[in-house]
Amino acid sequence: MYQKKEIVNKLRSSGLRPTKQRIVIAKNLFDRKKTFHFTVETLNIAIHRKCNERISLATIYNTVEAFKRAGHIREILTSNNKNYYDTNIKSHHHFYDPDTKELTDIDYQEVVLNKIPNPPKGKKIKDLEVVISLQKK
Amino acid sequence: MYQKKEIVNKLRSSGLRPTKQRIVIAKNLFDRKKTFHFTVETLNIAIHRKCNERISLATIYNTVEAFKRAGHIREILTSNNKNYYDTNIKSHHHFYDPDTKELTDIDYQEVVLNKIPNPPKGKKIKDLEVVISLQKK
DNA sequence: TTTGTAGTTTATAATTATTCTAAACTACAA
DNA sequence: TTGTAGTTTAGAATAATTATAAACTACAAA
Repeated sequence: MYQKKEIVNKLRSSGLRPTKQRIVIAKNLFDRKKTFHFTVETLNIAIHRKCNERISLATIYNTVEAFKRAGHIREILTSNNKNYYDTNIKSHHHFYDPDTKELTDIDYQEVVLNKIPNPPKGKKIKDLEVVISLQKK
Repeated sequence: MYQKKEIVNKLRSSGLRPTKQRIVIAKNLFDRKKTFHFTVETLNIAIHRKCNERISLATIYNTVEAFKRAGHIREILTSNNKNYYDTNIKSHHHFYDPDTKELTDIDYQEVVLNKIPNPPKGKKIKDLEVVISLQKK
């Protein structure tokens, strides 16, 4: 269970003022048993369900972007044309079901790579993600 | 070099009438030395550069969708919020440069996987894609 | 404390990508 | 030829996101 203090520290440590709105959003994102795969829309709905004070959509967009830049959440690769985020920032992989457009985490140890290519000149590898697309048997 | 005949056959074999527009689009997509990573926007620009007769944007959207369903092109996973396609339909992987939003093909043999998880019940693996995100050294 | 200010929130407008609509057009089978 | 289902098209509609600019607020310094 996340204390308010921890959230405030998390925000402060990444140079973000701990405003009322950011604290509500952070609590919603990080105070969960399982990691959360979300879009701005689903996050917005989750917030509205839990608390009665309304947070502007623009703020949710701003905050999600700020959290992303701070490394508190990460953007997920999809073939949707909306931004998809994940509160699990550890390197990990996903199953993707194109029928339901649902993502499921795959633990990092579940995938073992034996060989990966060298990055192009001047670049280094930031992250490696495996997406396993599914279909009905 | 693709002959018009081949393109007509390709279209016919997937139940698509070989219209003037589809032939122009197919030529643009498939008559290339390297595989083509594109969005509807970049395809539209490429078509306008090459030929003087204008094809409606709606037709390009329709055709890209039809080609995708027919398996002539595939959709690429990105963190952009626009649809990204690839004329390389063989299973393969990508480098992704978030700075330039550019994708580069990685040959399938360049990545070797030792262990992959079992798919969830009732599902089988349709495809496995590795995306290696890059950053400046 | 108060106060100045940079950072933040907000409603709303603007933009961008995509899909829908319905009328005109066309490939092609009969 | 001709009927019709399939296709194209311009433009409207929708959806997701970003920009704008005014009001608000956290907080450092006086």
